[in-house]
Amino acid sequence: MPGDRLATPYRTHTCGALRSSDAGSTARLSGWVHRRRDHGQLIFLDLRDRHGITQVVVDKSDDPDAHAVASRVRSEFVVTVDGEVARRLTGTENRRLPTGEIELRGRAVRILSESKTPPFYINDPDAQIDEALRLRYRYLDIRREAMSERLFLRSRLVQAIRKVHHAHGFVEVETPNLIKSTPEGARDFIVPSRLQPGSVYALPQSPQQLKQLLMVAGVDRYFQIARCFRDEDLRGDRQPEFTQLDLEMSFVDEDAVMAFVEAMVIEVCRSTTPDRPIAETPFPRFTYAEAMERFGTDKPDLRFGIELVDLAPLWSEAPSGFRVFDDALHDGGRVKAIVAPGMGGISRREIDELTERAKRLGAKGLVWLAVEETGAVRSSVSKFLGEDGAERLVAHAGANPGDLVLVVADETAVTSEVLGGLRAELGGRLGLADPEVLSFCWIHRFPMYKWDVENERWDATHNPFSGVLPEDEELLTTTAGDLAKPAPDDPAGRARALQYDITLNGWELGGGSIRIHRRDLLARSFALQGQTEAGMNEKFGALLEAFEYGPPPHGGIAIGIDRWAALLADQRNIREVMAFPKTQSGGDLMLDAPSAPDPAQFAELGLRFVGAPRRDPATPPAE
RNA sequence: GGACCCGUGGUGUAGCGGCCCAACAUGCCAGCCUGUCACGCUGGAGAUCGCCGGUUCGAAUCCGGUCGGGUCCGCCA
Repeated sequence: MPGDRLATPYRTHTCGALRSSDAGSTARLSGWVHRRRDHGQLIFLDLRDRHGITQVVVDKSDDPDAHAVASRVRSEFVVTVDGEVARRLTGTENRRLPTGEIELRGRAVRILSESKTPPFYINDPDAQIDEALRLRYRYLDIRREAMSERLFLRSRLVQAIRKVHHAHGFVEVETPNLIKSTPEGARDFIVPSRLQPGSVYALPQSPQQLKQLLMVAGVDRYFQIARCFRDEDLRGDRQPEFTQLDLEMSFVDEDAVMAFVEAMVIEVCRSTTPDRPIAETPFPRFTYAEAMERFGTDKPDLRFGIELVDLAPLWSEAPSGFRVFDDALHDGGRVKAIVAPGMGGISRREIDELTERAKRLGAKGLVWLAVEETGAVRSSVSKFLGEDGAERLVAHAGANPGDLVLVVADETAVTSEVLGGLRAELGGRLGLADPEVLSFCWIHRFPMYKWDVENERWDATHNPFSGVLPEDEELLTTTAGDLAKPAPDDPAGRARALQYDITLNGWELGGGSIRIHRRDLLARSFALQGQTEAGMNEKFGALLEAFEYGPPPHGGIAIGIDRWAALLADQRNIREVMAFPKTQSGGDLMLDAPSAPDPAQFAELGLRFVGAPRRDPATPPAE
């Protein structure tokens, strides 16, 4: 591009550009002083910018003035150095630097800006720094190579996403951030309107309705890198504002969306992190029911085996003799097991830890059977099952000598969730998952609804506009025959949605669905969820009205960019791939947000706090 | 809303009732040093142990509260 000049009055090259082939030429570099090594008559400066590090050497006998300036320079000063690119003396090359064969012999050093001593080390890649400190001085944190590399990776990710979508006929459309509150489950952030006092905008939890309106508008294929806002409690993988790859396609069925997304995801991963192998293509697909049955979760990490084994067949003829098992089966629950390879030598303390973990996941207890190297079974329940019973159980579970079998007996859902949680825990603890591999899978055919015990009604498990499997359409009804009288055993509870989630290494990466575009089905689905006609119009008026003007069949997906980037960067925390994330209490430690409002702003909006006033603004950030 | 963990010179840690007006490493400052690249050597400065209160003859250390950070549960179509 003609206007893109790297060479400016400040530099002829970046700090990562010079090589031995440049030896003999002159160059001007600008950057931060990464490190200074003062040898008296001779001073070395490692000059750093985001492209790399180049060693500058300033020799007093070459230029006393330059040497005097170099003596004054400190870490993180910004300097410009003019000099001659010289091949380093034989034996003093630095193989760890791409620029390590040369150095810049400094003839003129100018200080562009000085720096206080930074609050933590910029130049130590292994430094363990308190995260609160990193967040308060994020601009320094991002100077660190590990952090900036993650941001560059994220930039490449987003660039690859855009490239693939544009190549496949998608139109990138921006949707507004000041919209109407749309009840999608999470709490809204609201923004008071000055022009219409007493009214508020809501920040979008996702562009869901807007992208469906774009389908009605005939855009056909839409995508957006969209900022989304949800006012819920934070987690390592959840921030109040986050970024989604949001896309929607017209005239598609489930397979068409999944096929495109899968191809797109593979291409984007290969281009962003070419060295990371993708486990299995096409991505394995599981129905929700199968995933819960085999892995105890709807986001299984498939980088390792360990599946849930149903133990019920062992006792089809006669009861097990252990009350906990027999009662669970008698009450319609399940008794299932997982095998932890090589954990047969587990200690009492570790068993207690696992039991504690199981209880936190909802189990009443945890049964364990350790298989000794000799094949003998050591267990807490041998006395109930008998030696023979215990050995049959262990054999049925597929355990080998040296393994540990963990058994949970409870209601179906609890059994799955507990063993699913333990499976994930063991995978991490035993290091079963290859950290390099990217292992995707699809989960689809989720239940349309889950029973809302509190409100005695059916609740959409995902998007309220998600479609239903054609063969399950007739299930969208109640036993009473009246949609206004839902009950927990209604046929609707068995209806499966045209809903699909994509999972990467045990994280839910994204989810989407084929939408309901038929008014009659939509009305039935909403009625089951306890929505009146008037209520529907209040909440979804624009979309419902649009659906009266020829909506095309359509569907799409939303994929979490923060999570995707975190997984590609091998991070367990999305804050590590966000430039300026918030703390668990929703604060920005650098900007000191949120903060007390300006009274004048409040007056203009006709607002005042009626609860306890916020404390005075916190102590100012950096001195 | 709940459970748990953490808070000690700039940074990371040690100390966990008196031996501590607090130790170590690194950083910082000064001096010396012409081939280093985590340069080296010598010397120096730097902390009322997050904050408030209590127990005790005595608290960095024990207790309560509070603030800040984190992990998890609830919550998050």
